[in-house]
Amino acid sequence: MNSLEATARAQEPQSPDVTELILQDILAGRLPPGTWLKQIDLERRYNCTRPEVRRALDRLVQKRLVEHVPNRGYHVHEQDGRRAQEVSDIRVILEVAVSDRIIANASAADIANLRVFALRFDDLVLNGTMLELYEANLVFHRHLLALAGNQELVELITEIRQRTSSAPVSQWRTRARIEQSGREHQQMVDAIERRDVGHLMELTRRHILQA
Amino acid sequence: MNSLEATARAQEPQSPDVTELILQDILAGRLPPGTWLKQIDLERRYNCTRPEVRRALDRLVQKRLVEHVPNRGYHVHEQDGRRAQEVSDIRVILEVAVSDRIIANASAADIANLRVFALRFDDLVLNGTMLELYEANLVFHRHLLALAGNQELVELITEIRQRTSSAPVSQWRTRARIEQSGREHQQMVDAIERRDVGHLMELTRRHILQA
DNA sequence: GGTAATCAAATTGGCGCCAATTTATGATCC
DNA sequence: GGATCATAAATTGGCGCCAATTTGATTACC
Repeated sequence: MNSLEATARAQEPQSPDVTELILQDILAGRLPPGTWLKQIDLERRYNCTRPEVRRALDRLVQKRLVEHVPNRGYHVHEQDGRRAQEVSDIRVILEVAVSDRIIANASAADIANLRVFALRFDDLVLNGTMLELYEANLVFHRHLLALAGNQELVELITEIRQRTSSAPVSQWRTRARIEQSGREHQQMVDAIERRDVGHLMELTRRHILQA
Repeated sequence: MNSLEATARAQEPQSPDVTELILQDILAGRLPPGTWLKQIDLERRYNCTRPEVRRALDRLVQKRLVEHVPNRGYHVHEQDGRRAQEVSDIRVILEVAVSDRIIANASAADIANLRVFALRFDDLVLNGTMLELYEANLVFHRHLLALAGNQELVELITEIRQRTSSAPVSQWRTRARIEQSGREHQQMVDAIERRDVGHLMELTRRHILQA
């Protein structure tokens, strides 16, 4: 009956940040869209106090990951197809637009770094959890974007990615698709090394839209 | 000594939302960058309770408008030149990129609407406060962007605009610059009516960068 | 037997108190 | 006379209690 209790983990001595913990669980799919987040359950699950839970819930509402119904409670935001589409749309515009800057700024060391992150993703396809994979993917894209020389852009895209993908696990449906993503990462780094702006733009566009 | 007490307003019977009130005061320049936001002062100023103040402060920290120093307090975020530059940069990329969609979707009624909002801005240049002007400008740009058919994009740009401009008043330094902005609004609507994508893109770019 | 109203259990959410930390003040010592 | 240390005031921030609202169940009624 109570899905929260069922997934309860071993009590950790000190909680780093409750907001982050709940966020991780939503992203990992352990708290599926629609789940009601009762304060008492969260209190016990993360071994924290009532005000901490409330602050975390309020922050997640601000992030649009959780919905609040007055006097009813908080529940994980339902996946919105339109919104996901629109966010992808925004990502394509931004990331394609800065392709030339990425290529202009990328040093040999930067390219080597990107290869490391791309390889790490490929490695986790075989030996890793979905959440690890998701985060490795995020790291690769963050470092790629950082080369554009606009820190705000990196933060912004990181934010809107979380905003929609309530259960990022469901994004990559098949293993074939995941492996394809890994190959595309490699191809993007290749394009950067060849200083081929046009190809990087096209790769980026396809990579985001089919994710 | 206490700038908050000095600006204290008449007590309103019921506070709609404290977060919004503080936000307005920061945007209006009544709480300049660097100001320390003591909880007791805010409590009295907005005639609300301690937890309400704390929730509002936490939300404003999430919005990056207020900075939090543990065990020291909260203060209005200092204007960051680099960040403002980066946000303008992002705006240019996005708004220029959707110029074609705006023109494709704009009906005669939409164009008439935009003219109304542009005229309202011009009117407030003469008979209006800085805050009213700021909001009229926001309304024009929101409706313009809405024509691109991407609701998330509208919300996103509204968010990042607030995020940087701690004191939007200081954005338009001279009256000449404000009047120029008004003329540019008109020119943008003209370009839409003429279905001149290239011109709208160039106007948009210049309008944002010199703001 | 089904439906509606009433009552009890549970949950949300507002509010204030008190401890911990920091800052300002004043006294003492060099 | 200036600097340093100790003390007191002020501010932050954690925590729990209790009222208001809602949900679910039991009972009475049609």
